[in-house]
Amino acid sequence: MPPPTRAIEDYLKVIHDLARGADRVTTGALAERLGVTPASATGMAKKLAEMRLVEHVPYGGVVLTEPGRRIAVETIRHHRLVETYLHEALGVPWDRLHAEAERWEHVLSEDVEARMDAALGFPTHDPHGAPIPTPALDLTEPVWPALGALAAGTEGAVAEVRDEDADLVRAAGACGLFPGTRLHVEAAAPGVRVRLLDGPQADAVHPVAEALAGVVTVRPDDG
Amino acid sequence: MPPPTRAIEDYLKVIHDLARGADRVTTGALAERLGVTPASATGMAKKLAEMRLVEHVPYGGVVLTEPGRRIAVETIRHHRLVETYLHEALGVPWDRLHAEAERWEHVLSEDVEARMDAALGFPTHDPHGAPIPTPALDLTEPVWPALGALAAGTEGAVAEVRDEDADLVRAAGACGLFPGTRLHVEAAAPGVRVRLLDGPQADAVHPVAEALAGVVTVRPDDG
DNA sequence: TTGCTAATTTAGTCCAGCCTAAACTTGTTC
DNA sequence: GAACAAGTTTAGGCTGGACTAAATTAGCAA
Repeated sequence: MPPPTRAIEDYLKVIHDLARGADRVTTGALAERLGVTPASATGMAKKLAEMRLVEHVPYGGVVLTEPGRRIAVETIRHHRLVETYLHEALGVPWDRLHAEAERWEHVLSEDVEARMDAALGFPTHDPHGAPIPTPALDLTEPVWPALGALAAGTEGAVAEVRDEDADLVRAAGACGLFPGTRLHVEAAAPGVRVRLLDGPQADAVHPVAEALAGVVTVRPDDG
Repeated sequence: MPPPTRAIEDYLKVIHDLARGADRVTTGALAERLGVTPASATGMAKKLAEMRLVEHVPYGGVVLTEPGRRIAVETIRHHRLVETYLHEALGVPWDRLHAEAERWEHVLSEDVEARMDAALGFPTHDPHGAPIPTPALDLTEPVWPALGALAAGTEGAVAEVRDEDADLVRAAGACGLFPGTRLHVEAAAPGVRVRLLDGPQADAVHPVAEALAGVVTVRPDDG
């Protein structure tokens, strides 16, 4: 097996990510997420299938095999460790982490990965609240509801702020919505409003734009 | 102008490096250093010339233009800063720095570059003794004689240990030959022997293999 | 069932970078 | 000055990964 290329790592990572919830990942979704034409995604899907990294049923989407999953999770581990490192050790601001990590994830050796991990004290979550896979490539990503899907009156804590869109990440920060921030849903979608229950903006009430409410997930209090 | 590719950055960096001393860099030397066939190097030389990053006279070698020099020096700055950072902040051993930095140099943003620089206290030299270009891309690389070219009886301090060959870097470390180490040349080439004048191995006498004596440069004492 | 639309795949190109093999300098030696 | 070896360049091809345009298929409505 030749070492996976950058493009292959990117495809596998995105397939893993889009598979959260859904079990079939369409080539169209892949193409959109990667900023590539559907034809290109189909071409890569065929190649990945030949390499036994995915199973591809024509017109039926794509599923990771175990070898494919391992490469995907390894790449995700790199991405999230690098984000954490850049944030903690170098103070790179929240909204730029993703773009940096997108490039770094492909050049991280096992050795440096381990050193960053140790320097950070073996963190379990990245600065956006996403779980960091273990060195053995175990990864369970709980599926929490998006803020936009919660009923008025719900209380809970921010679980994750999805990091792909830098503008939304910055907006979340401006509203005080960080992983762990406790909040109360004052008004449900459309026209979400939340009251923060802790953090420097405790008791502030913020309207939350629809796009933002879609990338913030919340772990509701037991009830 | 499209952003320079990895290959272009590598070629320009190596051209800059091989130009130390010589003024013309042959495509053959380029090819050898990059592990590529002469035909490939010629092809890239033509492309770089079209982009006005080098001047190329057929059968006469290649010279950097000012835009080409800036890209080369920027890449060298990345390389040497990353080496320094990996060594100081993450404890990556001396002989692995080069290989890591070869990949990292191409993904470092200006922002992270500046943060690393500040975190290190704006170092002027990397762990191998090579000068780090300034943010304004000033770089003067003094040309010191190789250890193998010194007469018996010479005293001086190690200026630089060239980092391309990991085995030689490790060998230099085993002999206590680090940048700044003061030494006395007991016997000249062939069959170099040096006595260390400071460091943990002070007064030790080491034979120095010819290959090693070629990658260690020395700043002789004034006299 | 028959059509229609939207999604997907095929077919054919292109570009970057590398390769091998063959042709061409250049500089040196007789 | 002619011939040769070493170094360099051209010619032509291959692979990875993208693209456009033209088929194809799935899923749904009439």
